[in-house]
Order: sequence, then C-alpha cells, then structure tokens
Amino acid sequence: MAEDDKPESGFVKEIRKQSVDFPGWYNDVVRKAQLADYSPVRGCMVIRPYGYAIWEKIRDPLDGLIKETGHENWYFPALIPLSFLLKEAEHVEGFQPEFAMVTRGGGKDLEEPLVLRPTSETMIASVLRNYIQSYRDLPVLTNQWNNVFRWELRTRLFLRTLEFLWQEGHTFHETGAEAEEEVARMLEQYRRIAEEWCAVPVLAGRKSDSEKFAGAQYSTSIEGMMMDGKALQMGTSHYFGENFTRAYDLTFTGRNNERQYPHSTSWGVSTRMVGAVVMAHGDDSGLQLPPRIAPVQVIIIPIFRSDTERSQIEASLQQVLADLEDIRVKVDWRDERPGFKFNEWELKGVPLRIEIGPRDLAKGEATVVRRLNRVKQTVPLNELGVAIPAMLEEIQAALFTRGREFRDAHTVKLDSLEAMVRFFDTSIGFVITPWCGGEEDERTVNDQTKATTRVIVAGSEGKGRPCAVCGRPATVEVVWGKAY
RNA sequence: CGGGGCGUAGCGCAGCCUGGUUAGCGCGCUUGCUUUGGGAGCAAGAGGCCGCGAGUUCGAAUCUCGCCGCCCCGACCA
Repeated sequence: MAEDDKPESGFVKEIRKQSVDFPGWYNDVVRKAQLADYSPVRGCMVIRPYGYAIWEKIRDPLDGLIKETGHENWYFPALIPLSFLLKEAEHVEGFQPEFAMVTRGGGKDLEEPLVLRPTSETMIASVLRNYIQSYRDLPVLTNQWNNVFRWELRTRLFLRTLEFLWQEGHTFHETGAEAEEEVARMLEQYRRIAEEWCAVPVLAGRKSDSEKFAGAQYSTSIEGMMMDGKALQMGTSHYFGENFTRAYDLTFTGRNNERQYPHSTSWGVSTRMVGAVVMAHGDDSGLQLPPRIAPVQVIIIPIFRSDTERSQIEASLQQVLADLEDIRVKVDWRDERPGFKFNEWELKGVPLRIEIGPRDLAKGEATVVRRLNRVKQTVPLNELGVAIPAMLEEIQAALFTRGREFRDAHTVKLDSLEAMVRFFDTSIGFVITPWCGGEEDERTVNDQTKATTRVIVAGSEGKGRPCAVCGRPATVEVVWGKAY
C-alpha cells in the first residue's frame, strides 16, 4: 500500500481513507461500524443490529408519513406465479433478467415456477381485481414492508444486494389526475424523509424515458449527492396510467355506469437509504449519523481510576440520565480505556459524546464533544437536560446545510457537450444543461462521460435554448451525474 | 459474461518462485496482574482438512491439471 492508502494513525485505525479510496472506505465503514456484513450467500448481506436500528429509525417515521397520507399496510405473498409477471410486456422485459425462481416444492417439479418477487405490481393487481368493483371502492391506497429479490450481477452492501428490504406502495385511482397527484405526494414524503430525517439534500423530479421504471408511463425520483460527487437514487414514485390495470384486467364501474380501468401508482424506498447516510455524511473517522436517525444520540464515557470515583460518577449520572430521558443515551461502562471508546463511537457516528471524569465532577460539569467537528465544551451537569437537545437539533441542521453546500459547490450549469466531457473528466458532481429529451443524447453523453440523466428539473423549460448535446431546441433542463 | 486479483486460525496477512522436521506473524479471544482524560503494558494460554478433488514425488501449503468460491473494474439495476 502507498503511504496515503494506509489508515490514518491517530484517531482511526483500519479504515481506508475516504479521499483515497471511496469504495474501500465505504466498505470498511459499513463493516467496522457493524452495520452489515457479507453473508454465506453471494450478493446477500447480513444486516447487523446497529445497521438495522438505523433502518428502523428511517422506517418508522416513513411508515408514519405513509399512514398520515391515508395508506394502509398490507402483506402480499413473496412468491409470484411466473405467469403473473409475464402479463405486462415492458415490465417483463425490464425484470425478467433479474428473476430468481422456485421450480421445485414438496420434492416435485412445480407445474408453474414461482418467482421470488422483484416488486409486487403484478401480485397486487392480480389480488385487488377481486376487491375493486365500483368507483366507490376507489382509491385503494396500499403499502407493504417486505423483502424483494433481484438477481443483480454486481452487488454492494446496502446499495445493491440480491435481496433487500423496502416498502412498496401501490395505489389505484379513479382518474389519472388523482393518481398523478398521488405520485407527487409520495415523492414529497420521500423528500422529507431524506432531507428532514437523513439530512441528505435531494433533487426531486421526473426521470427521462430511458431511466423510467419498467412498465411506468413516467417515473419520478429523489437523488442525493454522495461525498464522492456521485448520485444516488434514494426513492422512486411511478405513474402507471392504465398499463397494469389493463394488463391484469382490473376494472371498476364508473359514475357513468361504464367499466373503466383505474389509474395506478407505485413508490418505494429501500435499505439503500442507510448506504446514502453513510456516503453523504461519513468521513475518515467513520460514520456520522444525523441525530434524528441515530440509534444512539449521546454516548456517555465515564472516566475513573478507582471504585470510589466510579460510584461518584454513577451517582451523578442518575440525575443526568433523568434529565435526558427523551434522548437516546447510552453509558459505556465497558472495561476499555477511554481513548478506545472515543474512537469506536466516532466510527459508529454517534453525534454527541459526554465525558464525565473526576476533573469534571469536581467542577460540577461534563465535557461535551461534537462528532461533527470534535469541538469540546464544558456544560454544567444541571444544564445538560436543556443543552443536549438543542445541540442535537443544531447538528441535524448543520449536517443538512453542509450537504447542501457541498452539492451546490459541485453543481454547474453547462451548455455544450465539450464542456460536459471536460467537467466529468476533471471534476465530480452534477451538471445541469438544457436538453431536447432525445435518448440518443443520453447515449452520447454516457459513452463519453459515464454520466446519465438523473432528474429533469421541475418546471424547467428550454426557453428556446439549444440542447447542450445535439443543438436542437431544448425542451427541459436536466441534471446529469455519475450514478450508483 | 469480458478483464484483473485472491482463497493459509474469528479477522488481516507472510510462507509458495527454488518441495524437506512440530506452518508462522499482527490483531482479536481466554486467564491473571498493572493500567484508564484520544485505540494500554507484561505474563501465561486456546485456536489450522493451508478452498475442494485428482496427479507428480520417498515426501506437497509449495509443482501440474481440473473444479468451486469470493472480491475488484466494466455491461444490467432500488
């Protein structure tokens, strides 16, 4: 290893440096912070308790937002008859290469193979046709939390695995307009989870035709910028029109007494969001968690040399813990040296550390340290109950602001292919250009820069400007980036 | 599927080219003592089908052939 590749001595050992080897750094952080690990099965991961706890901190508020907007949780089978999946032509074409199939059961070949769901549009449409008869039955607003399987060729922990956890919402509406409102409403919930909980600023907008979901009329997504300047799609919301309901002969009798097809939508957010948090906030010391989704928001490190000192600290902590009862606090009493604990909890991304030792106790104080910048300050013990929640909120906001500033500093507006090629050759980040919408332009740009269109800027118009790639009149502005 | 790399203790690796006693090192683990405000020190321990299978040889972690698995870089994707 070159000198620069070596883990930094001093604060953190055994993690490759983010600036030198981003993918290596990501892997080290995910595994050493004990979020997840490889498993006995290729491409599948074990999510460890700390990683799962972060997922729960994202999942629970999202579940709340989904319910607040009128949806109900269902559960549908994980095994889908192959024939179900073959009914919608584009959907088949998009997903068939990724099918994992069960062909035997009970010791016999199955009459019809069962596919481990890659997504549940086909199952849900097949089931809901029994429950939807009249316009009075609409809308049907379903959601389910589950696992899905996609036989990806190349996998990465949290970002792309053969099996992953997510929620998939599926809704059915009387009119297209109503369904399109739903698509936008759920994308907005995703934006809120990403920005307000995960502190990752995102661009929300429509995908180009070549990037849309297989079977959708159009797709929308939220896209975040990771610390290496690459884009990560963090959630999607799709409008299907009548595509799926026609394919599955799902009809209702309308107000005019005519049989019609409902307009449907689907939307999903996955455990990939955990990977986004790692890559958007982490640094050479490891993970950095926004307080709202941190399983441990405050780690208390007691420092003592004797049993007497230990019991003095224990006694004073009683009141401190009572004052912080609304905060997720953990006291690390393990028989390790303080320096070891400092580093370990920084690796695990805990936003605030409180050190309490004999020196602090003598003055009735505690030492409080921010993970964000390692700034230390002393706070009187009886003020912690007020100071800590305020600091957590400030850190939550600071992470988001820092992320937005980073993104803005790495986003440029360009108007020629040459400039785009030069940018992606020498820089990292997003490029915004006028675009005519032509798919061949996307291929051209991808061939020369590896970048793809991420989202079409909402409400943008070309305003008669020429397309940056081909020069024809532009119709929109689009964001380009290298994507995960 | 194309290109590259790697399988030796829980983890990370050396040994292999040039075959030869009992396979080594670091971390981790166990026990004890000393330590404890930025990854502690000493001592004593435990832990191996050297990926699998054939072959060559008096003798294989090491050489040959085959197989399997994983990782990284591309094409496909939440």
